[in-house]
Amino acid sequence: MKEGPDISRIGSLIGDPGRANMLSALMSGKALTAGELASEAGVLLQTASGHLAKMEEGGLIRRNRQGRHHYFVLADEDVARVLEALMGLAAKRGQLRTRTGPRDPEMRFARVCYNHLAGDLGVALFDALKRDQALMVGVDGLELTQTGQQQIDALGIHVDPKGRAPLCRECLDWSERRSHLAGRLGRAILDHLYSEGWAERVADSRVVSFKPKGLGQFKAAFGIS
Amino acid sequence: MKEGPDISRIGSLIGDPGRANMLSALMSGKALTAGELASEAGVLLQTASGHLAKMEEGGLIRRNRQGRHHYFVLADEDVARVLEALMGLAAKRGQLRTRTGPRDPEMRFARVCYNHLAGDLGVALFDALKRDQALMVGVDGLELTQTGQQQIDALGIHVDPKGRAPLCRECLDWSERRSHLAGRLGRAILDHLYSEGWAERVADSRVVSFKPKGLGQFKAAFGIS
DNA sequence: CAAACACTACGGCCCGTACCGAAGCATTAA
DNA sequence: TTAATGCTTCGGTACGGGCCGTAGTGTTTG
Repeated sequence: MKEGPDISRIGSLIGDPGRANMLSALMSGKALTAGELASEAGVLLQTASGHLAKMEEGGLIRRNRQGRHHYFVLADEDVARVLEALMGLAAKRGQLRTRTGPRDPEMRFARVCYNHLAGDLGVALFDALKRDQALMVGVDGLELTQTGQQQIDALGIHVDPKGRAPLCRECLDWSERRSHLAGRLGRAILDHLYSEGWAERVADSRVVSFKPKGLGQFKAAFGIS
Repeated sequence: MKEGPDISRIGSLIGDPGRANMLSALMSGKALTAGELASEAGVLLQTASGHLAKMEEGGLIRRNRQGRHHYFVLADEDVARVLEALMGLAAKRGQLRTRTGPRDPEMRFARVCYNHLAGDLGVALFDALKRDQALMVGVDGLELTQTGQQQIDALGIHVDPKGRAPLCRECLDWSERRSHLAGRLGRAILDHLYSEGWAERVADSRVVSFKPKGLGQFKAAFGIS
């Protein structure tokens, strides 16, 4: 038969543990160098270089040369969503790492998913926006309502009204197994968390660390209980 | 580092071309025997048997023994959604099969996605339901409104109001790159197409073949232009 | 009962590829 | 210019896994 697109190429790219670790690290949304990704994968630089070339060729990641450093990022949000969905399957199948990460609970509470907020708080944010009718389903997918626009304006969150990427998008959260908010709005809200000082990134991790006061302010801003 | 679930196991399962072909075939929602899947993958039965054991072990497929036949199906809808999402990535990356399938246009027009309708018509159906406010976003995801319930009641579509699987769910369509309807409601509507004789399955394919009259009736029923 | 059928299990071959050592480029620092 | 850094490329090794031939198990048919 052989109908439809060929998924085996992408599958085999993700199928190597080293490359999978690199991709997981890139889910932090940060641009990482080949060296950093090599240590992430637990291989020497030469080996990592080969992996990265393959993933670039396969369209999973993009490369930015800056001086003698090569910075890598995920190619686009579509890749991030597929990875998050795969993590959902893997988690459900109980294929957690034998040595579960030390920051696992923090990851589940709040983490970065490419460029937006995920985890318990990410899902709670999404639920609150839907509850307040800030988001509604239009023909072209999820749309920001006038109410929602007013809400984020009031908070001082600025999101470019135009742009090629979708404004709102759902992304299935692997730890909660429910959707959180992605798209340009999702990115803008995460940026806001940082710029307001409510939260900050944890080095070498996808974890988003909320400050006690910041967590309260965040919850109050969006009406999260 | 090594945070989060291990996606490499699932990736490597999908990464083999033979196994990927088997999974694509299972996206038709039909239960296929080991022999059928072997010819699908282009390998001998012994080889296919090994692949199937691995995919069963990995939780991607389930097995039903009936007499001397072993029937295989995708493990659940989550697997189907990940596969469809992967196809979306692969199609976008231009990694279509070198020898594009003979029924490619028909696949893009109307096909089965595990147990619901996908392709051009699938997306149009989803859009029409949203336009008519038959579906709306609730806190727990997509919900069937009272209007929507009346609409499908009037059409004689029966969907079990309770059930563990979600009633409505979005599924990203690989050919249209937009969502279509999945979940128990999506399944019920596809079943309705068959039972009303509006369309029928094409053997050995995911293609849904509409009869001329049936296509008109389907479009009229849901207000698709 | 034997024969045909559908599939699984085992063993050996072989190709693909991950891995690392060594060497080569490019960029930055001294 | 020389040295150090970050990365790529090449070459060779080794291991894993896909593949098929053969054999074995369970089921249906005659």
